[in-house]
Amino acid sequence: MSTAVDIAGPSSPDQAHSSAKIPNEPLRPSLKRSSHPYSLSHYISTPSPAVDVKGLIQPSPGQQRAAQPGHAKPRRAPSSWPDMFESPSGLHLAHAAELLMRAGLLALTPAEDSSGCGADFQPFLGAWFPFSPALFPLAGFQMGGGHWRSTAVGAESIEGLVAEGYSPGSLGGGGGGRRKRKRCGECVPCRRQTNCEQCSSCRNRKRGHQICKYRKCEELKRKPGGPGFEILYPTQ
DNA sequence: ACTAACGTTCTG
DNA sequence: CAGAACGTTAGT
Repeated sequence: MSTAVDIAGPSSPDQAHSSAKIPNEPLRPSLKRSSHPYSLSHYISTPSPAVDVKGLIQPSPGQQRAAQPGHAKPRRAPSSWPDMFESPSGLHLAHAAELLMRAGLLALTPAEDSSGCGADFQPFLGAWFPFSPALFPLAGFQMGGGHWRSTAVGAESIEGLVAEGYSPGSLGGGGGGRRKRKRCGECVPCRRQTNCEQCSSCRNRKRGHQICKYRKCEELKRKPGGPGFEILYPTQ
C-alpha cells in the first residue's frame, strides 16, 4: 500500500507551466485489460479514503523544494527525489480505480450533466486523482468524447467501443515490422495532460526524447510479446 | 521542417 | 538491470 502514490506525480506547479506542448490525447475508447500484480479485491479490501490518499500523494513542501531543477547532475538523478515521485510502478492505485470502475463500484459522471462538476475538476485532469468515486473517472471520460455514460460500463460496451475503429493492429503492433506502438490513451498516465517537468524524462527531454514518466502509457511500458501482451492484443 | 515520443543501444 | 542517450518514426 505504501507505493500507491506516484500516479500523482508532482502536482500543482506543473499544471500551469508544462513547457512541452501537450497534444490532445489520442484517446481510444477501447478499454484493454492490464495485467497488474494486484487484483480487484486487493483494492476493495483496502480502505483508502480520498483524504488519506491525497495526503500521501501530495508532496510536502520540503520535497517540492528538493525537486527544484538547477543542480542537474550529468548523469544519474540525485537521490533527492523521493520514491513516491520516481517510481511509476506505483501506478496500481490508478489500476485499482480502473478495476473498481469495471466492477461498477465507481460511478461515472457524464460530462454534460456536470452541474459545474466538470469544470471544477478540469484542473485535475491527468495530474492526480483523489481516490474518490467522482473525481477519478470524470477526468478521463470527459475527454473521451462522451462515450461513457453509465455507472458500470460492461464488457459489451467496451467491445463496442473497440469496434469503433481501434483495432490492435492500428496500435502499431500489427504491421509486422517494428513500427512504433501508440499510446492507449486510456490508462491514467495517458490521461495526464501535463508533464510533471520534474521526472528524469521531463528534465532530460532534449536528450532523452522520452515522454514524462507519469504520462508514459502503461501499455507501452510492456514489451511487445512480453508476459501478458497477447492478452492485451489478442490475435484474431 | 519541426516536434514529440517509441524503440534500441549504451553505460554505470 | 535501470536509466540515459541516441536513432528513428509519426504527426503537424
